[in-house]
Amino acid sequence: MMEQKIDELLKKNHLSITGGRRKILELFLQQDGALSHSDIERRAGEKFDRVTVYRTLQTFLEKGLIHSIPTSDNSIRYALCKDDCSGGQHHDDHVHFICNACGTTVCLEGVTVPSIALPDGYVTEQVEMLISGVCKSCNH
Amino acid sequence: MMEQKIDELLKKNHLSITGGRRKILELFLQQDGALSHSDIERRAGEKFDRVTVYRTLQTFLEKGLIHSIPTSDNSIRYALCKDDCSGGQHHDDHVHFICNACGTTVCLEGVTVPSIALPDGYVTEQVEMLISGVCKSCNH
DNA sequence: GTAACTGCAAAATATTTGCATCCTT
DNA sequence: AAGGATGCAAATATTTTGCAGTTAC
Repeated sequence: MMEQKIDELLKKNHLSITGGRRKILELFLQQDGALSHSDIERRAGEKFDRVTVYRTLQTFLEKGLIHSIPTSDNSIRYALCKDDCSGGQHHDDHVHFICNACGTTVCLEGVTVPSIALPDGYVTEQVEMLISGVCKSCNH
Repeated sequence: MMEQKIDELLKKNHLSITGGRRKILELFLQQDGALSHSDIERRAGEKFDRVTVYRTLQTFLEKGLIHSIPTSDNSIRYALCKDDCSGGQHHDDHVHFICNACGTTVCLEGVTVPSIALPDGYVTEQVEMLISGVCKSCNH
């Protein structure tokens, strides 16, 4: 079932189905949060090359399969796009949350970014909102 | 006059006054926007070492003289804190703006981040808001 | 005078590129 | 069969660390 979903996703984005891409997509699907490059390398075991991870993430980004979440600690995380934001254009106005306790990054799909009034002359094209704090699991 | 402001800032943050720190602070004061590590290296001429820039930025961050602004393109920018957020704790809830045309990053001091309702169990500690689009100067 | 800052060298990491080979369609 | 994806080697770029010399207070 997971297999099928993976292949379907790849096909839908006009990508050929290969072992590496399957594996990386699987990692994203297996969990709710976002993954950094090193997360992926670590979790994938010694399966494949660093370089393949770079190239695969780049491809996924371009195709709009994943989006990147900038964090203040210099480590970019990537997360699956829920809706289709194909072609590299993302209009996903959802909020990202980073837990200061466990480090997990998730997309809060339900929470939408409020619209903001900018000073005269400024035009908004994209809004990125990043909240850090304590997540559900760590807040017992 | 700039000189005095610089030294004052350093003193206020319990930092000794050195040439490198003066120069880097000057760069920040000379302009409104945010600077990346490479911006600083480039603008400082061949004056001082890469390593000094790393260490100075780190120190400024810790003292709360500057804060970091994560961007989606993996390049962290730094900007002066207007109010005192000493000790590394920043509660500056202002919005950052990146111009897609000229690349300039500025802090929109006047625009405050709206409070957001998170799902049950989540606790907000800090909010980072990053808007990209077209800035005042590029939008003629 | 002492503690802290700087510059240099070098180590450790991270990212990119070229190319030959293998795999997908 | 053809184009694209992968792995390896190596070139680049980035960041960190150690240490000796210098500077600020």
